Amino acid sequence: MARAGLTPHRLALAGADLADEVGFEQVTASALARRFGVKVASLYSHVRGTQDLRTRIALLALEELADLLAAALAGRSGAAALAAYANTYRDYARTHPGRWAAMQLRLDADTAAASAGRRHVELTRAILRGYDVAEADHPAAVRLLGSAVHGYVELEASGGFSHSAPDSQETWPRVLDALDALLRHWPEPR
Amino acid sequence: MARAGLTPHRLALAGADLADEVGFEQVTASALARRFGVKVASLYSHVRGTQDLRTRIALLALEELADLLAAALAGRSGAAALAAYANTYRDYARTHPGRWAAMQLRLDADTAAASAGRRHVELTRAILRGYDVAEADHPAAVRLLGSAVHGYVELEASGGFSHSAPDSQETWPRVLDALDALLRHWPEPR
DNA sequence: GTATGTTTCCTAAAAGCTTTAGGCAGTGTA
DNA sequence: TACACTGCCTAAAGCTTTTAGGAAACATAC
Repeated sequence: MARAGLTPHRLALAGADLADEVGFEQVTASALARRFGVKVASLYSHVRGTQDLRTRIALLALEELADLLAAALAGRSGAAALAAYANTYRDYARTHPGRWAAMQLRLDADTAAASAGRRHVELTRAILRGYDVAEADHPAAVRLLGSAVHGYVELEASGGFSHSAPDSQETWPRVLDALDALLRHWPEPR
Repeated sequence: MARAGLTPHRLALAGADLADEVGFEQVTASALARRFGVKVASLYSHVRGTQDLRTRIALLALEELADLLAAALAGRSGAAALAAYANTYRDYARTHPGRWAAMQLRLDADTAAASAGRRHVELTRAILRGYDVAEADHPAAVRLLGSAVHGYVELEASGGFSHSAPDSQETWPRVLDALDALLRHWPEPR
């Protein structure tokens, strides 16, 4: 019996692809074993279980998106950087719905700390370099920016915008404009 | 054998409570049947299955939150309305983690259209009445506002802010300030 | 090239969840 | 009281998860 060449990483990768095809909810140890032409129990040598598998997919997606964001931000600043960041984020969610859903998984504290989460924060912070926001306000600005982009993409993905005019596509540039304006005129603390 | 008095609504309600206690992922037909002291198959007279049950919990949560938001917005405008809205949103997610998780469920188009989603849009739009945002920009402003608040609460819930200083509690008021400032000085279209 | 040890995948099995089908007992109505 | 109806039941098939232990493939040392 020839070996299938399973590794935790390959399982996560195949799981991510499976998620994009059939939905993150459908990613199970069984489904993945089927895809590899392997018995379910075999996966348990590489992965602790379905939960572990899903977590690995989430971490993989976080890394992938961080890589894309880093590439998008390179050589850009100000509104261009903001747009590149936000569009990359949104495109990733649209082209990889399963991976995006995986990213919404609640990670426990240790796992989250070991994730690419910090890179995401750093990348978001990099946008602020093109604006005149006081250092002390960076945390709040980073979180607002991250929240707004993440929230828009998430609401769009879960169908929140799909049943009211105008199309989500139309409001997106205006939202980016508004965020740009907010960063250009960041308010003084009250 | 005395009847347990099951109805779709009571199942959704109990399911929501169960979700808050043990997590939305753990809400299954079996678990709910146990809670009612009833055999699993009995639920199938009232609910089409586990998926249907989860959907009903999500719809219930959307209604509940809409009610709370409506109450919070009553008699307030401007920054006070914005703060009341956002704090209600955030408090709901913190006190009802299972219901909040349920709300993140991807609803199919028809279900979403029949949900309290429209009420949420209307309530968000009500905040704009206290600001001078052009009618044409309301959709974008509503979506930005909704995205930012939703995104912040979601990232907070999924642990995105928990491993970097400062505490999420501290940046929240600054984020609200910034959103208030943005609405007060909403940018002209470029 | 053979012996040894380790890894990889296997079979087997227990346990739980989901869902359908059909039956009997409470409950309300003529 | 007879009736139908509803609500919960038992039974059963099929799937997923997970653990335990075995056998074949692979790597390494002699």
